[in-house]
Amino acid sequence: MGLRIYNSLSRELEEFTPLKDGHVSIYSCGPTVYDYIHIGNARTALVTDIIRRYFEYRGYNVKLVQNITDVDDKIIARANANGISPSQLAHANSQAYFDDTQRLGIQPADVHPRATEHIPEMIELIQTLIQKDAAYVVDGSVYYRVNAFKEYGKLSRRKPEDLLAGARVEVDERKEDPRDFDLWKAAKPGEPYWKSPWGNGRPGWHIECSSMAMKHLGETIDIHIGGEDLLFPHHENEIAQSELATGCTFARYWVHIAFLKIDGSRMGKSEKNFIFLRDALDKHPAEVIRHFLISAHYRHPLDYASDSLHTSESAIKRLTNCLQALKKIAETADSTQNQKSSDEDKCLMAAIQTMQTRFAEAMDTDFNTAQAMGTIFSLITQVNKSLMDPTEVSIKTLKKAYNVIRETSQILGIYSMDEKNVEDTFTYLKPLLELLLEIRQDARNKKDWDTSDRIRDRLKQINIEIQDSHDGSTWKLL
RNA sequence: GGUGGCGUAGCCAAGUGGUAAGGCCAGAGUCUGCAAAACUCUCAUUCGUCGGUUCGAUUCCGACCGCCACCUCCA
Repeated sequence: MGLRIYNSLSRELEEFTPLKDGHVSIYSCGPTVYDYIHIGNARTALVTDIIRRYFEYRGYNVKLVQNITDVDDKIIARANANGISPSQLAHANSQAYFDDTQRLGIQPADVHPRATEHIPEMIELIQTLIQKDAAYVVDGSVYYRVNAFKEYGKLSRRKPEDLLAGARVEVDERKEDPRDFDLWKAAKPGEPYWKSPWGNGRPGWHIECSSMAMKHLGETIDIHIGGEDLLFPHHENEIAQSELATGCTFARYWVHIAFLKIDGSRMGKSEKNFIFLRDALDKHPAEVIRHFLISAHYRHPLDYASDSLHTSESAIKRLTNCLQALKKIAETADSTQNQKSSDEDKCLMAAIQTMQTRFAEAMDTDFNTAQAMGTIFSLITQVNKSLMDPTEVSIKTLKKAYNVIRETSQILGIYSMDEKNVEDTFTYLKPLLELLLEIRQDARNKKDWDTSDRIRDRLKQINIEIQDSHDGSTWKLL
């Protein structure tokens, strides 16, 4: 059974077959950089990251493109409020975006195109649409003529009459049809603008994704990812623009990520109920936040509660403890020695194999991270049981368990001990050593030299040196 | 008004036409001089309500109740 993806276009789970054998092209709708991202935004970025990692794990050559929207109404408004230029604001926040996402363990995309660096491509695409009679100019603005695209609504399954019945469609007299949308917006005084055949102005929101996706990935891309709120109108409009211009399918699989909720409702910037990712990262390790964000399937809403991250923290601790125990054995023991063929050993080996199969099945079924994590934790229980009496299992089997758990955890990004830097280790070590020194001081006070020396000697073996002086003991790493 | 989704133990959350993964919490235990930590075990005859289809439904169908989202910028 191959990899299956739920395609929002067909509303069905579909077998994934790439356009080009062994390659996957992915376009992900990135942030509008008028502020820091919150953990709800991070969910989409994280799911994208895991989808990419899993494709790579399965041997695909992945090209991921994620745009940065660096000019729009909100950026202009925020920049004005802060007394800086829109480009300064966009620059600072896009840098913050990279900082925050990398702290969460998200690898940068292969290309991060910016809207303001693709104005010529957008103008060209708009001109094509005008030539095809799919767009019209009014007072320096250009609108897309929705009626020109027969399949309009195929993604969101909205009928024209449904849209018009909705009370929230604002009627712009200049539009031929209320559903028509901006391709190019004529500049208002004081706004940033670019020169165009229709006068000074700036691009509409949807056109940037069409232009940049096609420029960097070609006229047809494999997978287009975004938050579920983008399905309409953003993605519907992208399809309309792109497919009418090229005559090709724009994206073959549409992946939409459900919202992160907080206290039962959507976490959103306009709702002002968000938590910045960077604030969460200041309080919790990246693996903990990742664990929480992928503890539900990406198409289901996930509710953030005050102790959600504490729950994840405990779970991650369980994972880490098991891996550390295994690592110790894997690194110190000689696997050629202990050759067991006990029932215990066979049982553990079977559990490892079962887990590998189930993990792959879970991820192959529309990237079911919640189920995939379940398989990891099931194996952990098995391993811990074996570890209670390690003489009954072979080192080889334990090493296998270590490698399998580590590898799968790293696909999900919930284990990164290998990447921890010295400073992190130092932070863990410090209180531990202080405690040791305290105990040792007690022993010394009782003239328990046996204990005192043992502590000093053993620490020396792991390259930690204790030095005694009149006013207490100190330690240092050698 | 239109469209889509959800309702599974104290909490979070997978999943399936054949009788419920996993995590957290809690209880019991192992270990320990005592704690802590760690580990082990236990923890839903039941999947919003009521009907229907079926040998059998939590899973399919219908109705109802409750919640959420999109239709306006939002991941």
